[in-house]
Amino acid sequence: MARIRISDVAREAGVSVGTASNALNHPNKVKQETLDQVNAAIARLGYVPNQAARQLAGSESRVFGLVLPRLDHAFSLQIANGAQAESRKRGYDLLIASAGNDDILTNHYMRYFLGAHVAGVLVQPMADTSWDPETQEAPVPTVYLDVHSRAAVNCVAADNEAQGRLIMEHATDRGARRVAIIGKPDFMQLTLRTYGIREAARNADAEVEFVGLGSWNSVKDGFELGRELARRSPEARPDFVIGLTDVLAAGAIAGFAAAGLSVPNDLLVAGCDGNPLAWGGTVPLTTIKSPGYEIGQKGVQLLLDELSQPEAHEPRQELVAPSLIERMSTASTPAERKRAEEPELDLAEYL
Amino acid sequence: MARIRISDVAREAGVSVGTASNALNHPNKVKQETLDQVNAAIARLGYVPNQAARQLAGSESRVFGLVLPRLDHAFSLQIANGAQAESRKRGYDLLIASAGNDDILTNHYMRYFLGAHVAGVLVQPMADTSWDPETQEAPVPTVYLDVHSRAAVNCVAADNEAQGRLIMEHATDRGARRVAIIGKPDFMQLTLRTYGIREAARNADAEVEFVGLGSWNSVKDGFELGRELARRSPEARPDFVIGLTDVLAAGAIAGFAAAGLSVPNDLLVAGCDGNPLAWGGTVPLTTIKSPGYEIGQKGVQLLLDELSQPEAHEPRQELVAPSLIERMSTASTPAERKRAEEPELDLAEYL
DNA sequence: CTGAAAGCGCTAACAT
DNA sequence: ATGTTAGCGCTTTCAG
Repeated sequence: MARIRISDVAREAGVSVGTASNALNHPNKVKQETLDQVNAAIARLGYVPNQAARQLAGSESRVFGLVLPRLDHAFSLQIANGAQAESRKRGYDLLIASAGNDDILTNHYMRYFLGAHVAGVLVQPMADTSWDPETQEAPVPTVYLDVHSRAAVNCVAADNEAQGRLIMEHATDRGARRVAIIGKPDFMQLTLRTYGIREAARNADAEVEFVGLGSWNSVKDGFELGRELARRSPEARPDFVIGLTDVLAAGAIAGFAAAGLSVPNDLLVAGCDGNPLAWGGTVPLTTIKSPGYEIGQKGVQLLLDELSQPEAHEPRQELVAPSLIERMSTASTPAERKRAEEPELDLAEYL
Repeated sequence: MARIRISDVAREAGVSVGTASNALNHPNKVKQETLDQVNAAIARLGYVPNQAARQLAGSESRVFGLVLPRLDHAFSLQIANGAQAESRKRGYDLLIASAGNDDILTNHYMRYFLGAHVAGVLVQPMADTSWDPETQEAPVPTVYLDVHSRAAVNCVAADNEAQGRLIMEHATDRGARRVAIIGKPDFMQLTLRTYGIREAARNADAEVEFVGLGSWNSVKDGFELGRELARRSPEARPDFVIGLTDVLAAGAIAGFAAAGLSVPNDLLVAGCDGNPLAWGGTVPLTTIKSPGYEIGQKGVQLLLDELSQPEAHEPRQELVAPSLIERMSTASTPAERKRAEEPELDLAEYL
């Protein structure tokens, strides 16, 4: 447990601390021979630099911090993977904190990162909160992810309106006559999706109906909503159901099944947020691939931009476009069903 | 971007730095009135303590570091969630690093954490590497996760042998006569699973066969193996297939489907590592729930134990027991199939 | 190319 | 209960 300091390394290598430090941080400023000696000493002693001291002494840090609301939603994982890949590519490390779906913890970790002098911070604030970006100017570059804010902060978000639009257009393509949207748009992302759906609906001649504005958006809620819709007479029943989240859609499919209705034979169902973790049911779900990976990447890029041109530009608000994933739950003809049965070999792509 | 220091806070509050520091770290040692003044000053100035300085000055850190090989395997996420929950419960923060499936990066992040003076480090080393725990004594408590090591280090792992045993027993329960194990046991965890399978097979009167020791364990490999098995005559074909990973099993189901064989009607298939991300196929997969969450929890507990009784005890090797999850892919009778169709409302539990 | 010395911001003794 | 001060380990001037 005894700590080895750079002075130990210096002594072992027969040089001064200054030189040892240079060997570590500016190898080109040190004679090759000296460098070798220092490295040998480091290896022999098992020296690990004290990051706190190093940073306190003023070297700028090469670490980004990422605060995620939870680790059990695929979207957040995609963000993490994108941010990690991009950070590494640019020579930065990434440290991730999971806030356990807690507003206070989100803030806590953000402040921790700020205090830890990371080079920049990425935050995906919680979805169901009215997030108030700190009015205080943050001491390091900060980018908010998956946030639609008019405030003067950097943010990168999925184009939720496009998600809604795409899925509604898909419904139209599939010949939907009566579309039901299930879920409660109780936060910005979901509201935007409904806007997109409404917009696309104007260009279609299908009836659109919003149902089940329950209090939560859980699998169970989807299940209940599905069962409820299944009780209607065939004429009153929708022929296409869109879940505002994949979780709801997956629940609805189970609810229909419990009531004796089969997807996609009796009606079609789609989600719209590309959450592979919702695919636990028997029917692979058509959904919108939300561009989490790209959001993570772009977030890091914004950080890097700010780093390279401090104070040089205005806060930026970026939107990233989603794309449709057609799967079995909306296969409306035998041919489509056949195609949908082909194995999907790139599951991991969606994560 | 201007940095506010504790001395600024002290001046603003009309006290000395020492008092300001106490207000922050030992509030009980400060008069309530002074405390309020200091807090007001902090809020007014937007002060964020410099973690590096704080730590360098000797306060022990309340942060654990967790190094994961990747973020796209459910097992790792379970570990992260378990570790996060347990850490918070004990008043610690958790920082997570993802090593992008790279040995060197794993090491890099470990060293970073050690250098950053976290209170303890948890590592899940990469699966397909012969991990050599540092011979150097780590400067902080360290626990290896999902590792079966005889070395003198702390580790917590899933009981992979039990995973194999359970799934083989399940095969027997389902009346399997010819069992095929697919996948290449090219690292410890998988080897242990085959041991468990073999052991359980001795008490059964089923034939057991290992096939397709391909070079990878991808969905695609599973698919190919499934198609290959499907080509056999009905008598030579296994009636129960166990994938050494869920990913392989999911691939195999798709392969059977492509060859015209339906699971569970024509044969049964199971995985054995409880990876919900592999459940993207049309048939919910019977598998073993691997106790990732508990492993994360227990890892943190070991860390805390070491922290509370430094040097007091021997390294510990803990095994955590798994459990069976029966789903549609091994439902062998109509009644079972009916039951398996009931919706699973607690997907999140597996993550 | 190398060595000596001045802090970085904070905490914890210690002194008051 | 509050103020004063000596470092924590490192990087980085600045001389040699």
